[in-house]
Amino acid sequence: MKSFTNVEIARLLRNIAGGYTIKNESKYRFQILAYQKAADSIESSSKEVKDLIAENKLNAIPGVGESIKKHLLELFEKGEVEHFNEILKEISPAIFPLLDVPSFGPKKAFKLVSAFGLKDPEKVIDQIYDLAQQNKIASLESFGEKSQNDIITAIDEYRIGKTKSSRMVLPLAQEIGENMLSYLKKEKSVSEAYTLGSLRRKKSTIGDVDIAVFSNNPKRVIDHFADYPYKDRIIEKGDITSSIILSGNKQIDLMVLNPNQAGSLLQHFTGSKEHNVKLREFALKKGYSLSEKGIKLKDGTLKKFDKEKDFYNFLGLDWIPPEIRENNGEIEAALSHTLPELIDEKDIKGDFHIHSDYPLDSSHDYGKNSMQEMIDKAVALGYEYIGFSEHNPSIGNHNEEEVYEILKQRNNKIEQLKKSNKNIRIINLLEVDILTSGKLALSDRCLDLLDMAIVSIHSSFKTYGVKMTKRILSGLSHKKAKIFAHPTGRLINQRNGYDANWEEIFKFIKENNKALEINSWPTRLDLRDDLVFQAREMGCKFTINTDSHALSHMDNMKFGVSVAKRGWCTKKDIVNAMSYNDLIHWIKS
DNA sequence: GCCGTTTTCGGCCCGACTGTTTTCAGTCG
Repeated sequence: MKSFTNVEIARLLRNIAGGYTIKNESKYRFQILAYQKAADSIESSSKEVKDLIAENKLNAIPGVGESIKKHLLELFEKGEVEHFNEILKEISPAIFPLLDVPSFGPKKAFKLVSAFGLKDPEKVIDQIYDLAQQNKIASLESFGEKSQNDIITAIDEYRIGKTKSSRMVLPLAQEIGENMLSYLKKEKSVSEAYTLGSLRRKKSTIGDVDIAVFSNNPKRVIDHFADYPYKDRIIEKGDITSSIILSGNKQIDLMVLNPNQAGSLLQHFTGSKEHNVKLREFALKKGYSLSEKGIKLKDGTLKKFDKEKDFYNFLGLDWIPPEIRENNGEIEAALSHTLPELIDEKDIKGDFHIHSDYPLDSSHDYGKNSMQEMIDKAVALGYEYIGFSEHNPSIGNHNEEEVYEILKQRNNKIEQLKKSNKNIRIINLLEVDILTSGKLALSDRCLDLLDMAIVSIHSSFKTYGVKMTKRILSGLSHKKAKIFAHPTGRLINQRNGYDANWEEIFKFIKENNKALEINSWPTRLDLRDDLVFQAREMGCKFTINTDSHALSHMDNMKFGVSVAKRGWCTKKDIVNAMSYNDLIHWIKS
C-alpha cells in the first residue's frame, strides 16, 4: 500500500488532463474537464484521499466518479495506474514541470519540449530558459521575438515566486485593495469602484486583488490604472481589463464596465469560479447564458443589471452572501429560499480570549494593556461581557500552592473590577495548556477558581494523529474546559495545523456542550472555514474570539466573523452572540 | 469522465487578452 497527499494526487490528475490535451484536445474535451475538476476538488478537500479510501468514502468528493475512483484505488495499491501510463506513454515527462510556469499550458510546453527533444523534468525549465536566451525559440512556428522574451520573463517570475509564499493574509490584501480604490477614484470618469474576488468573499488568504470599476469611459480608467505609480510591471492591458504586478509580486486585476452592467460584473468578478460555473450551468437549463455583461436571453438579446440582487432574482434565486459563494449548496438554498441568515459583526456580544498585562508569571506571552483598558475598549465596542484569559502561570517555575495563590490574587483583582465596572459583565477565564500527557496544566482546585477555561495546544505540535486526538479529548474532558482555542494550531504561511481526527473531536464537542474557537487573528483564522462548515453541520457551537494581546487587536473580530460566515454560521451557532443570561446557563451546562 | 427537481443519456460556463495566425490558438480567471 503506497500513500499520496492530496496535492500530489491533484498534480497527477492535472497531468492526465494535460496528456489528454496534447493527444487530442477536441476528442477528449470532456475528459480533460473532468480530470481538472477532480483535481481542483481533491486539492481543496478538507479530508485526505488516504483517509477517504480507508473509510470507503472516495465518492464523497465531487467530481470523482466510478472511473477516477478505480484509478485512485489502483494508485494507492500499486503506486501507479496502468490507464495513466497508457495516456502518458508517448509524452515526454519534461512537459509537466513547465505547467507550473505562468503562461505555459500543455500545448506550448509540448511544442517546445518536442522541438528540442527535451526529456529531463529536472532540467527542462533551465533548458527552455537558455534556449530562449540563445534566440532559438523565436524562429519556431507559432512563436516569435515577443513570445520568446515573454518566456524569459515568465521563468524569471516563476523562479522568484517559488521561493516565497505567494498568498496574502486578509489585512494586507485589504490594504492593497483600499489603496488602489482611492487611486482609481481620482480618475473623474470612475463612478464606483469595489474590491471583489476572494477579498470580497473574505477567504483567509488572497492570491490576486480583483477590482471592478463602473465608468462610461473604460479606456481612460484602464490607462489611469496602468499608470499606477507603485506598479512593477503591466501584465496585460486591453479595452476593458488590465492586470499589473506591484513590487513584492502582488497582482491586481481590473475590469471596467458601464454602470448599467454593475450587477452582472459584481456577480461575475466576485466568483468563486466554482460558484459561477454552477450558476451558469443552472441558468443554461433555463435557456439563459450568463456573463459579466449580463444575461443573454433565448432570443439573443442581452438583459443588463445595475444591481447584483436583481441579477440573482431574475434567475429565481435569493441574493447570496459573497462569503458562501463556493458551490457548497448555496445555489440550491437560494432557489428554495432557505439560505441561512449569517452571523454578523453586530451580533457579537463579547470576546472571551483577551490577554491583559496582569502578571501571573506565565511561560507564554502577556498582553500589552491593563484589564481596565481592555474593559473600556470592550465597552466602546458595545459588548455585554468580556472574558480575561491570560495564559496559566508557569508550572515549571511554581509548585501547585504558589499557582493557587497567584490565581487567588487575580480573582481578587477581577472581583474589584466587577465592582467598579457595572456597565459590562466580566468572565473569569484562563487559557490553559493541554500538556502532552493530555492533562491540563492546572489542578482541579485552581480550575475551580475560574468561571471556565479555554484550553489549547502550545507544545509538541508534531504529535501524530491518533495520539493528538487522544490528547485533545483528554484535555477537553475536564468540566471547566469549555472552549477549545485555535483548534488546528495552524499559522498561515508558517505552519500547517497538526493532524487529528476532527470528526471525533467535533462529535465530542457537540455531545458535551463545549465550543470550538474561531480565532480572529489574521494569520490563524483557526478553526478553518471548511472545518467550521463541517463542525456546524455536526451541531457544534463556536466562540469567535480575537486572542487580543493589545487594544487594537480587539478590532480583529471582523475577520473571525468572516470565517464563521464562510462556515454558514448563524447567530444560534455562536456562543458569544448569546445574551449574558444564556451564556451563564451555557457555561454551567 | 461526471452527473441528474426536465435527464441513467446527452449534455457539459463564458469571455478577455496576447501574439501569431490574416481569422485563430492558447492561456487565464
